[in-house]
Amino acid sequence: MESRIDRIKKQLSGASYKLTPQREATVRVLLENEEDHLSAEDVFLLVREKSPDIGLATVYRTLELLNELNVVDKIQFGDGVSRYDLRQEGAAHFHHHLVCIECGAVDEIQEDLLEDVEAIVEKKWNFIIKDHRLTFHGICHRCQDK
Amino acid sequence: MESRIDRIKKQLSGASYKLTPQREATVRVLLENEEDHLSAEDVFLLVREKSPDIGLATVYRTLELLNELNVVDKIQFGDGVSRYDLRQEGAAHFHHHLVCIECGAVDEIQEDLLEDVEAIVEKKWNFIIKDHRLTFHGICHRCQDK
DNA sequence: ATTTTTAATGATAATTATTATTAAGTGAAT
DNA sequence: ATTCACTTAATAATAATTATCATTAAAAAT
Ligand SMILES: [Mn+2]
Ligand SMILES: [Mn+2]
Ligand SMILES: [Zn+2]
Ligand SMILES: [Zn+2]
Repeated sequence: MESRIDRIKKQLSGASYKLTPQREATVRVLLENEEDHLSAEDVFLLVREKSPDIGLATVYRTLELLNELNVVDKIQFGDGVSRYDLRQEGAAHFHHHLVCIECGAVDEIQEDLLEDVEAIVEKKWNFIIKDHRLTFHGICHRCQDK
Repeated sequence: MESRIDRIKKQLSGASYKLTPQREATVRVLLENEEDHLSAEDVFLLVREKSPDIGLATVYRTLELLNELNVVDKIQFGDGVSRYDLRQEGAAHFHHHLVCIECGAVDEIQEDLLEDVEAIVEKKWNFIIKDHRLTFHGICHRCQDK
């Protein structure tokens, strides 16, 4: 955890940004809720528990900054808010998601699975792929059991 | 074109909705701009050229309705607005997109390409896939030539 | 044909997410 | 100590979407 923060600090300073207390608090919330898909408002409320004086706009700015540095990925599942997802360290591409249309749960797929598809797309459409977003909509294993 | 509208009309009446003049005007705009990815505002401005009295809320309601009936798919590319995309007739799944990070162009991939990936996901994650969203971000062929 | 009911619309207000502005604070470098 | 770039909190502004509601059009019942 601490080492993870250290590495993010290095990423920031490498781009000549500082890990301010507010930014650190935001990163900690993201790390402590890595399995979730928090909106800016969610992050704000959680950060505020430990750092009551932080402003919402600061959280937005921090998330924006972390997104630029590829520390977090920003994603929209279609419910009107952007959500922020820590990228696995060293991952070249964003991971995939399973969105349940019954219960709304969002599960993750860390495997890439797209190598073959991307090879075809790069060749046939002459498109240089830098990243991707893949979401499956359907029925999660929990809702199938019901 | 007319037959396409007829079939959409049948889909509407099958769900006991009517193809009102406003709805028809909206559908026509979508058909005439099938290759684009229009926002609600875009659609509104185009519909208004022919039907000057239509209200913005009606366009939103119509797009929402068409989305429910799977006539259009709603997608967010991350620029803050929802865009509406006609689904190919008979297509089981939404098609894919290539978003250029240089020029912003959005190209389409109508081939599915995901059969194998989906078979793995359904089995390994025990998830019943109903639909998907796949977007590649990268450099389009036009920007590579520059 | 007339009345009654229902569905759909347009105008506009309200809400919500996000971004921009401003004035003040901070801390390293001179 | 002073300067300077960066960062912050508070607040205002903007933009997309949704909700409300009076009005109209269409359908159903009489
Ligand atoms: Mn995730
Ligand atoms: Mn498309
Ligand atoms: Zn579920
Ligand atoms: Zn391009």
